[in-house]
Amino acid sequence: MPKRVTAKEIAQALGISTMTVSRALNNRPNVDEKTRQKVLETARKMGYIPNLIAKSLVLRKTSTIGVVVPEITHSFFPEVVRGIEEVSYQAGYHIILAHTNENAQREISVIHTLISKQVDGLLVSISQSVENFEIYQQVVQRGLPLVFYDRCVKGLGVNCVRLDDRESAAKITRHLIEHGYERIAHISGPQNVLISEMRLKGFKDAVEATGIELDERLIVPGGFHEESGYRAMQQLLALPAGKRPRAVVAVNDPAAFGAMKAILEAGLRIPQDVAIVGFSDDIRAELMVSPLTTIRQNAYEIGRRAALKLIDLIEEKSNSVEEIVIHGELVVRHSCGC
Amino acid sequence: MPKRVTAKEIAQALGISTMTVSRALNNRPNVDEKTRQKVLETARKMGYIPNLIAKSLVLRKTSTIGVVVPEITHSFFPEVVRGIEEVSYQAGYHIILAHTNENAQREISVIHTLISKQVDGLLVSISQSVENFEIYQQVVQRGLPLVFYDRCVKGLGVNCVRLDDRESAAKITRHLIEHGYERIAHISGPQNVLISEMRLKGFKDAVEATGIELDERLIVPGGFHEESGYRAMQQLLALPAGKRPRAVVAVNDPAAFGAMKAILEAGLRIPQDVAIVGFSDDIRAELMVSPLTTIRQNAYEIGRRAALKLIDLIEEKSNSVEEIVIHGELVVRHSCGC
DNA sequence: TTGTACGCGTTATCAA
DNA sequence: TTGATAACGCGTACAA
Repeated sequence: MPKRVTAKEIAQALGISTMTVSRALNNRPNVDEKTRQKVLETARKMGYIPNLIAKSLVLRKTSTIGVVVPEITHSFFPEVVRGIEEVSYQAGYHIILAHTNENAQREISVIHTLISKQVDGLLVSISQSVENFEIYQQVVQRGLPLVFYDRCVKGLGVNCVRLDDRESAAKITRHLIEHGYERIAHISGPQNVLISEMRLKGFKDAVEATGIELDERLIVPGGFHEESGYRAMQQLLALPAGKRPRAVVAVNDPAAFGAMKAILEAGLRIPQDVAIVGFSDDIRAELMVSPLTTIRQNAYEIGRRAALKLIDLIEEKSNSVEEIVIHGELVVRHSCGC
Repeated sequence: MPKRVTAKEIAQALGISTMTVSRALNNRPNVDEKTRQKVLETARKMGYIPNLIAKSLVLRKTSTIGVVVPEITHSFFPEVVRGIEEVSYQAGYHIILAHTNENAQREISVIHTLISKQVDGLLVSISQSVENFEIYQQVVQRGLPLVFYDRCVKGLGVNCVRLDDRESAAKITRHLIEHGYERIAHISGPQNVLISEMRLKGFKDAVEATGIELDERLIVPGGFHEESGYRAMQQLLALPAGKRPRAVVAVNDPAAFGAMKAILEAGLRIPQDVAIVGFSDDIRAELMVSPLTTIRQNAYEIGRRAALKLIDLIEEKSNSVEEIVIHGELVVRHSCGC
């Protein structure tokens, strides 16, 4: 049980009132300069560290932001957190990090805890399994500032910072089209996940814009992982010779890795026989035998923008509801043959 | 400014005292079951969420752990944080994450803040640039529980959970020796960083144990990154034919990647001409043309153990000063030719 | 079983 | 410029 030095003790040591000590410590104007110096010096000597808990209680402000992260193992969210941290630190806010492990129940639990801890605002990326958004309605009703990042919930009138999945998918697909590829396939992600849906839509946008009829057989349900990409590609390669795709847009990089494996195992070359592109610029993308063309997502920027918006809400510099979109960057490497 | 429902308001609504409400809410025995039910129900109806700030102030306990992380971009620390999170959550503690960005001054600043926020304990991995440990002496003097993880400070009598760099380096070197390699080189890391030093020592331990004279020319200063590994390997390959190494122990995986590039560019084969091993099991290690043999470090376990120890200290279930060592695991792949 | 008084450490407010 | 008092929301200690 650590012993703490309080402002009161400093006051007693100097024979002055607690308020004067408080004022001196907080650089308030209405304190005699000599008194201030004495206070600061003895505070230092006594090893005084202010109790922000007590301060928060009276000010009704903790200068703390609750950050809810569904998953922390891969590189995306840590990078987002770095962006959040950077902005928050500059603005004098601290972060309480809560990890939900993609668990809907735990998500509710941690949000309750964060509210209990009186955070000034909430930055949330929802778990994949969440289907009940009541908790967020409650948060909104309470007037607690809230910004979703990356994984947003529509229709709640809540701020949101996200990637332009649809536009980026269209962009990378167009890139293939512009380089002359005609039969282009898409290995899609889980059907019920928003980003899969958006990337699929973007793919369709680009293909349909060419006026060419979309061949539904070239859209294969895959998943976010290597195995599913591998299987999906096998399925595509099993099509009759003339119907096979000349290029493939994978829903993300791991799926593309799996697909590449299937292509190579079939004795085909990348990109000479089948060109392929991914999505998300996985750290391994550059190291593949045929370095992968992909979309780079600026996770750091998502964190930065989300934190900036939240702090604006907290400090009432803004009360508009925005949807901030961070654009993906096309990274052209060898695998697309462009 | 969110409006909050307080225990007092519940009391007024029911015409009872705040204490009865408090008792009911905290499942204390001495409250009538009917009263308890009424309280719980109206609390729910009114959307009551307890104010942990006020609770912390009176209990002098926040159930919060401060976690100081020097760097959050790469996979190691997020994985540690996951381990910390898991244990803390189970034990009813929350985490405040503070990122120092390898900056000594910021490290002092965030520790002050965490103390101000009255965390019950501190989990710290020091920044590379830190040379003054006064702040940690202060923490110890205050009686605030502290555990270092991964990057420890010796001589302060502080608990520490770390990897067995020296032993692991010796282990992987011995593995090469046992498979018949004789001229084994080491690409070392920055001279002033503890883990570089430990790995170099481990390398020497293993080589010297064979009774063979250590050839100092086979120890080349490199660094933690690809470029430095590349340059160091070029230097090794420039040795007169008979003096060239037959196998190489790199200080970490990225350095090994650079070295591999240099080996292949020289027209040599891995492992037939030069065998190579790394350290840390980078996510890319498995994907190399010649998959890299390396040491896998269990970052999650470091986090888990550090949090367990800290919580024991906080709850006074332990007051011993320990040095907990997490052993690295040898991952044998193709690059060592074993 | 329930209620009252007080304190946790700090700041706002108003008076001196 | 300084100080006394009250308050933030809750729990402990004791009384009823």
